[in-house]
Amino acid sequence: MSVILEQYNPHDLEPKVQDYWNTHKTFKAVEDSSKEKFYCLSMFPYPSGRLHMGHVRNYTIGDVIARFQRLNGKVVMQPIGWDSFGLPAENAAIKNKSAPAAWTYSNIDYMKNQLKLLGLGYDWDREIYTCKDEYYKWEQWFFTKLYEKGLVYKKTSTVNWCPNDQTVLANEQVQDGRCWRCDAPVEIKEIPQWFLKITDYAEELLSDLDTLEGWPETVKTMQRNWIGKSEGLTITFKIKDRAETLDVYTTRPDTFMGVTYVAIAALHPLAKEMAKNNPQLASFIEECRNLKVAEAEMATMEKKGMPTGLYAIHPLNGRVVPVMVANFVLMDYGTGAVMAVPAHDQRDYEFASKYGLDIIQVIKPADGSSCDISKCAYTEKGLLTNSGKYDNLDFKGAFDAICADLEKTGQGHRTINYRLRDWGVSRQRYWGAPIPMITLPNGEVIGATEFPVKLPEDVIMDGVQSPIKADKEWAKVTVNGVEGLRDTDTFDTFMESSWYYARYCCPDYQEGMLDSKRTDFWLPVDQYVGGIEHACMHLLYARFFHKLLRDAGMVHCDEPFTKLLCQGMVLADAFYYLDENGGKVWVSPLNAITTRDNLGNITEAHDREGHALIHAGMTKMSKSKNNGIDPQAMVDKYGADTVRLFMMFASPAELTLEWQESGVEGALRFIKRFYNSVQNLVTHVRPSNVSFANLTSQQKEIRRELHKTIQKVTDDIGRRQTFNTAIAAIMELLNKANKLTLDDETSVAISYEVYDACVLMLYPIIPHVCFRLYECLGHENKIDDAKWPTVCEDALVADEMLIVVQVNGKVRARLTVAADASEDGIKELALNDEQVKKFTADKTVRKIIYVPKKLVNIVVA
RNA sequence: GCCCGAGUGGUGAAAUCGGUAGACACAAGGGAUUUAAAAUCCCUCGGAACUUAUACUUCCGUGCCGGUUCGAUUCCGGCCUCGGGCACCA
Repeated sequence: MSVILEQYNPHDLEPKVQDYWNTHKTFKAVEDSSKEKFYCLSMFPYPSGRLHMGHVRNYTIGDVIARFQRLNGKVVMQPIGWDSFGLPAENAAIKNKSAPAAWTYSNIDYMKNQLKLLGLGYDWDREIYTCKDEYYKWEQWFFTKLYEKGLVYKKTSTVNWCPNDQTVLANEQVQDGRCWRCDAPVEIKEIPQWFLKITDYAEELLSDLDTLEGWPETVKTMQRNWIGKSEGLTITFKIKDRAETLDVYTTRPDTFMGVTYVAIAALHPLAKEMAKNNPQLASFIEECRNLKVAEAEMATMEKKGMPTGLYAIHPLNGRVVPVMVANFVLMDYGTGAVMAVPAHDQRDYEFASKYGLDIIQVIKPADGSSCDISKCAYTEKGLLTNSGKYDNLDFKGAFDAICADLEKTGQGHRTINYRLRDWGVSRQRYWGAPIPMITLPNGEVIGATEFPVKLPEDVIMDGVQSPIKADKEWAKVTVNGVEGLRDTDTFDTFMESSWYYARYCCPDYQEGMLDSKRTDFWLPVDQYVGGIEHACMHLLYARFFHKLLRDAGMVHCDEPFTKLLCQGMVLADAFYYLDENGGKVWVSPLNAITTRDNLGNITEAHDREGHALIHAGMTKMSKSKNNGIDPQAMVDKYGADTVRLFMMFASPAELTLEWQESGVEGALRFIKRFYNSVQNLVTHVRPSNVSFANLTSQQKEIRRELHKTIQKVTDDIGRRQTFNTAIAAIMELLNKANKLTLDDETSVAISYEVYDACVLMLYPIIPHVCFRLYECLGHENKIDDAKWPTVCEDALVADEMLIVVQVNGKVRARLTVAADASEDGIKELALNDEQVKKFTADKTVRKIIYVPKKLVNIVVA
């Protein structure tokens, strides 16, 4: 008699299961204070058009964690939304001569559908679009409150300017110093912009990092360095024959007596003034504008400078030193002026050598060794020399003494400085939330009084000017009978992404920005998942915003994200051939037909048209290299569960993932095997009341493996977040369990125990399959409401254990001993082992190291 | 340039607190089944030496150089290569 078993068919199964979830609103999150809550959040997508593998990876990780927590009895909220303001929509609109809004909404519709095919357990009722006024109006309102509090201010700041298009350019729109559209060289331009005083919170943002135990150490280190707290001295230099003074900040006041020049920014008011009567200086300043506003640019460019003709007077030794204009000093940072000690700073050293400025050594090595500053600067801390009364002081002694002397004359004081700069939120673009500020005829600037300050969506983009700037009527507003003008800039899109996690708790709330009753229930976010590229900016802005919300009484915790997971990028093979002009034509890896040698290396590749292809290795999936793998094509071909399994198994979440279709096929094979095993098992009736008291050694071993696996998988998913090893452990267990023949009731019962547990443990990763298999195993409830398997301690007890025996750290034997063997007994067994004796025979045993239940190391000489 | 990571077989990786390097997979090779193929199942699989032997055993091996330790993929110092970020891409 042969039984026809149910076959695995994801294309039939997945829509049915998804339908069930939709109609039953399985993942609707309802506040229930009788249960522990778990708020699981993945960084929301920018609606670029199509989902890419990076999204799939991000959301699969989030979904695995959410479903795991659900089976562990928590009430889980997993929301999703759209970070839908931003630059790409404007570019697309210009290209298509349409409106950014229409493009954005149609992308969202498309991508939403793609997300649904992946079987992600979202509460769709909480969906947020940041480009809708019902969302951004609260952000505008809040901004005016911050203005009233004095946390918002306006100042002049620099942007990239294309003089040809008469428009501001984003950093990514500047390529090799030129405008990406018209190729004109860009310039730095100064315009007034709004800033949020994040520096007021620098200390708290820094110190609270210590409380974030659930964050990766690497992200915390990056944020610490980004905030960049330092202790130093602010020193005031008088300028010879002038009333102005120059303030500089230094973290090395011990080198102060070695100052040989002062450098100021090209945009410094003094530089501008001196340029009036100095055409050479004026043209140099002009040249300095020919630059992109980016720190990397600043740090790698050729350092140039020119004397201003001014001289600064050293406050302590009276030395008259030249004031130089230097292209590496930025007006935006600090005071726009720096002191230079060429002998003890490499950049100053190179600059001084280039322009023939003095190099005076004032620090010598503390250990009395000599140092040579004829080739490069000596940058270590040491003892002072050539510094008059400060000679032979160490760093701290010199710091204190010089500080005290400068304080006496009011020319210096101790300062704590942060590298962190205030957050500039003005963007001279259209597709963003309008900045809700109004300038009155008397020059007074006030916050808007009515919200939203609505962005018109029905516009045409011409590519040069923002439609709300082009439309002169838009800015006009009447406040208390007085005509005012609105700000026509929009917010940095990091504003929207800085508080969306809080709004998810109460997306429908009409009476205010946040409904504390609900935010208090859900916040903080228990698990946040997203890319490491957001380590400094988004994650710092969101932390800052959270503290602003807290200080406004809207939330009642100090940090927004308790636990953070940063996933790695997704890579794929890239192939190209050279066209007749020698240009690279990139061919999708899906269209590359490869042959491999015995070792599996690609020896030859060609495409369907017969072009010989060059393999460029594994690189980040990108449009430019045409190696993006469309998630939807993969779901269509293999089903969502296979794609999810491959992504979670192929590498640990934090590392890069290499997309290999053969690996995807392997994932599919595993699911099929698993599915068939369960179908085969359920042809045997589930036995009831089977005792596990008298098991064969194989049965005992399998039960022990099962419960060890439950222990490991629970820890791997719940604590370590190493999903790949959790899956590997389950595979290992199943490989062993499948050796059990189902010819007696006890074996069938153990097999049911194994498969019940594995279906539950795999549910977070391959939920559709497990949804069905749970039914097949005869359970009456749905798996979505089932309970995570528990460890049976009795099953874990082993009779024997394996002891590794080393001689001088090298493995020489492995001993299987009784589980209760004594240390002395084990040592004796080890010493008497034939293999071990070979290495100890003519030597003296110096000591024996014993690691309980693991290892013996015999040290001989 | 600065900050933060990563580097282990043909490949993706594992080794959780300094204690058996290569679990689990992929690819490859061999075999079973099949008229045949696909699918499935089983076996082998870091390098070298020794050997009738693919057994046994020994030596080498975790990017490179050095150090600490009874013992280092793991800790420390110095490099190299690749990736992420550097404030207007998100």
